[in-house]
Amino acid sequence: MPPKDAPPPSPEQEITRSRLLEAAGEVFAEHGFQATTVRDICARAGANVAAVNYHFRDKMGLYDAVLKESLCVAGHDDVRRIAEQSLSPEIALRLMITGMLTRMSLNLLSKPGDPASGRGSWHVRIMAHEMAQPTAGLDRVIEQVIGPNYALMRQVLGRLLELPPDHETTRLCAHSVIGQVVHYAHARPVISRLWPDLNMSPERIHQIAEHITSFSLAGLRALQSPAGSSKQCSAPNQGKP
Amino acid sequence: MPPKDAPPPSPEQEITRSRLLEAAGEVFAEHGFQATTVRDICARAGANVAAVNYHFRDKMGLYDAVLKESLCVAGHDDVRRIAEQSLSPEIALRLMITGMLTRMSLNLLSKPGDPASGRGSWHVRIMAHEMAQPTAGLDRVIEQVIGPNYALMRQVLGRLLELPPDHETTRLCAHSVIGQVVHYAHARPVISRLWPDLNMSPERIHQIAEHITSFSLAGLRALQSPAGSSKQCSAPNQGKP
Amino acid sequence: MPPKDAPPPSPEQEITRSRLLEAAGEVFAEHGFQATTVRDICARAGANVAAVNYHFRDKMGLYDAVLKESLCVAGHDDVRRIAEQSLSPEIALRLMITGMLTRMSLNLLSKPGDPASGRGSWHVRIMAHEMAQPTAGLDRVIEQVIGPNYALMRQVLGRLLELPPDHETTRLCAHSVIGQVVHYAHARPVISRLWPDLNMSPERIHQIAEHITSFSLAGLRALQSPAGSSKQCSAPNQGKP
Amino acid sequence: MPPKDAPPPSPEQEITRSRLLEAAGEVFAEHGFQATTVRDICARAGANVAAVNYHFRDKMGLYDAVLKESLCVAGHDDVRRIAEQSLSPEIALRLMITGMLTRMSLNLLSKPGDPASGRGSWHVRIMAHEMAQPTAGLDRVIEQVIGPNYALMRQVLGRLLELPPDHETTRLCAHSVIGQVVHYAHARPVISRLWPDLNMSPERIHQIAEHITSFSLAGLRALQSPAGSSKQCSAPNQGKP
DNA sequence: AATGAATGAGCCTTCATTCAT
DNA sequence: GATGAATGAAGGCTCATTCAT
Repeated sequence: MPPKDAPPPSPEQEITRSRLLEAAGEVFAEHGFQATTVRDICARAGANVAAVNYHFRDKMGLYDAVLKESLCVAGHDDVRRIAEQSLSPEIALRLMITGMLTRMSLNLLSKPGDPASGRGSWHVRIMAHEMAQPTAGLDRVIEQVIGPNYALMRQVLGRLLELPPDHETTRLCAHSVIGQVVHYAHARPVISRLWPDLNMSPERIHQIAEHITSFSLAGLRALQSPAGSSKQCSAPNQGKP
Repeated sequence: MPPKDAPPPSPEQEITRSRLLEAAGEVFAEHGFQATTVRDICARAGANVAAVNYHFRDKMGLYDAVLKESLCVAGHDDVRRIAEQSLSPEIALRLMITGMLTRMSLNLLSKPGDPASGRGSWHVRIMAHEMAQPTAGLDRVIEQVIGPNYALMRQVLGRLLELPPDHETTRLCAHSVIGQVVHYAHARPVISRLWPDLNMSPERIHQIAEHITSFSLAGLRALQSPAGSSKQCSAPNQGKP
Repeated sequence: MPPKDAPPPSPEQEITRSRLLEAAGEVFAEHGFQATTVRDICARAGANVAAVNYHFRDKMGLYDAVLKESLCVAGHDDVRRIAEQSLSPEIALRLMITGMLTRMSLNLLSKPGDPASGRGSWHVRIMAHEMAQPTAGLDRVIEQVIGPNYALMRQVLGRLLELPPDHETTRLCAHSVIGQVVHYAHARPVISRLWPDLNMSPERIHQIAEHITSFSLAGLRALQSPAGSSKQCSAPNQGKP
Repeated sequence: MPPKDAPPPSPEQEITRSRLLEAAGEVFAEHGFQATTVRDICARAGANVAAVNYHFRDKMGLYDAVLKESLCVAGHDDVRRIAEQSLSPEIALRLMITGMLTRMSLNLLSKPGDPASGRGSWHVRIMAHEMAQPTAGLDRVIEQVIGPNYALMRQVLGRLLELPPDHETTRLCAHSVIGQVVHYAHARPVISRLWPDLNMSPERIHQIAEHITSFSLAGLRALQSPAGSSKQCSAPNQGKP
């Protein structure tokens, strides 16, 4: 087992390790943890059947590694900017929605057989499998990625609603916003059948993001505490500049 | 294979068949198609190991049968009333949201070990698995259940938006509404971790339905064609130009 | 898994089960638990590779079954007669020694490749493996066979020594007697090389049994409590000088 | 393979070789040849996985080397003194029994995790494994260690019995003595369960040695040729009729 | 009609060994 | 000279499926 603690970062031919990781990402995304066979992964990576056990100890160890790498990909570029309250909550919300949708959709563009189509992709599809059948890895993802994002979303919405982030209404609104976004990922097999013309081009992604943003902002304003009702009606629309 | 086309409608001990179906529903819902073992199903049904192959030819045959039965259960009680335009679109929307959420949540309430908790349940969780890894059966479900529901929803929203049901804006709104609802089912493993206090009691379901309804109605009104802008403030919709 | 609780004793074709047991006995005796492969057993039994898992759940389950059957073979025919004090302790001791040696030697006569040579045999050789590397099964054997035999032996020796059965001297003597006997089984690979002419014919077994009996009786008499010294000569103390 | 015939006696880092040997001794003693993994040995020795193959060509090569070294350790300190007939046979016998038991018990005292507890130990336990499943190495051990000891024992007993060393009675007596001694090693897993209070402290070892000695001396005297019967009391020998 | 026994493919994993560096 | 990476052969076990009864 090489990864004792990995003080030597990596000599050279750990190319195998990365190829294994990449292949594993594809296959896990396609079939989920259970249905994925180590043999398939190794075949795609051009490695021996025992390579997984050597580099990752386990099939589960490999899955963990894939998930861990996936976490980095699920980056939070503008988290800083959003968390700081320098941005108006409307702008922050648009930023978050656009970011989530973009990251997810980019991943969804990956086509089977064309692994390079979505670089570091598959993490959304893996999450879909985790929804259907949670794994020990899910907890880590929630802790490191989803949880913080959820908290950030509630903070932004709380500012909009003038309610604390953990207020029930804030939570419901957070789920409303997030639900709209992730729907395009989770229900993809259904949506692609119900709306065949919907191709997730960048323009389309932008359109959807704008729709969700305005749709949600309107919904949020309707829930604002009456005290702040004066703030709306005038409501300078925040259409894309 | 006895029931080739079932000229004798059913002798008597085809009670086994139904018990098999019921057990299969539970197990498939819990583990998905792949991860489910025929032995588990047969054990729960108190049937022989070969019973599945005898009655349904295949593990897949059993899955198909489960899905087919699931369709009937996914009833559309008020479809008639909604489709007829006797109801105002606002009321119709509330009815649909409440219905979807109720059906889903009732199913989600089913607890392992207590199969009767969600009678004829599991169909939502099976759908979650289908999302992660579509099966041939998904097309049938879409065709017979989801598609009609989607069309109905678009019809109702179209009336609200004063737009045709297949207008892009109508579709986006339909996805916004549906996304909010199904989110509570599809993302259940995550939500239950992010919001542990959320128990899907009937009261809670009602609260969520009300929230989604008012949230969506506000969002919809903001997108209404400018002709109806008098109903709201200035809010020039920023739908696609 | 058939052996639910086995109320129906066995239909008919559980011939496979017994053939599996027999083959397992041979192979386990030859190679020990670890080094034995299920495939080898199944091949010898003319059964499928999965037969072991079907009938015995586990490789370990099969081993347990073999051990359990071995216990019955390790019969204690005259236990009753010996335990009842109707026999003089000298006779009882001779009986026990002869019995142990006979049972063990019969088993030792089984030759590889000739499985019928020692019917229900191999149990001694399995014990040899257990000595080298104890298994969970050893405890059961000790509890059910060895322990009672040990107690019986100590009872007989106690009567001879006029000491309680759990006196240290009684225990040491028991180990002396048992050690002499089992040596012919445990050290067989060595003995057969050191004394090639020693073939375990029935006559030879009788000779050895007689030798151990008289050798041990003399040793025991020398340790008898001084009160009974009239039975022996001066009884030179055997303490360290 | 560096040490083809070792013209350079040893560079310096052949410290690895000895550490490998030592670790191998422990592990082989604990698990036997088959069940021992090269990885375990190398890990304990702090060496590379390929070290065994490099230094000893084979896992079997390492085992051979361990056995060979074990021979030297199984020293025969007082062999000279015993072989010379300067000692009375009674004393010689006591010496041999004590020596055998001490060497064996010292080894048995070695505790897992404390490799230094029995310095150069494990050779007895390896022998136990060899009893269960002889290896090519056993012949060498017999030839170099056990055989000479056996001959020496028969010589001493022959003097006691006034019979030639290769007389059947002498051999039987030798096995009786040896059987008693090695029993404490070979049947250790059983004995430790049947007699939990028996801890092999030096005092206990001394007690056992004394017991075996006096027990055996009495047995031997009873078998002495009648010509020497004057040395003992009446001693109605119960030799074979 | 319906079952218990049996099957063979295949999966994950481990192990001793080799090879390029 | 010596090591980390990689290999391929098994091994135990599970599973969906079939067959004789």
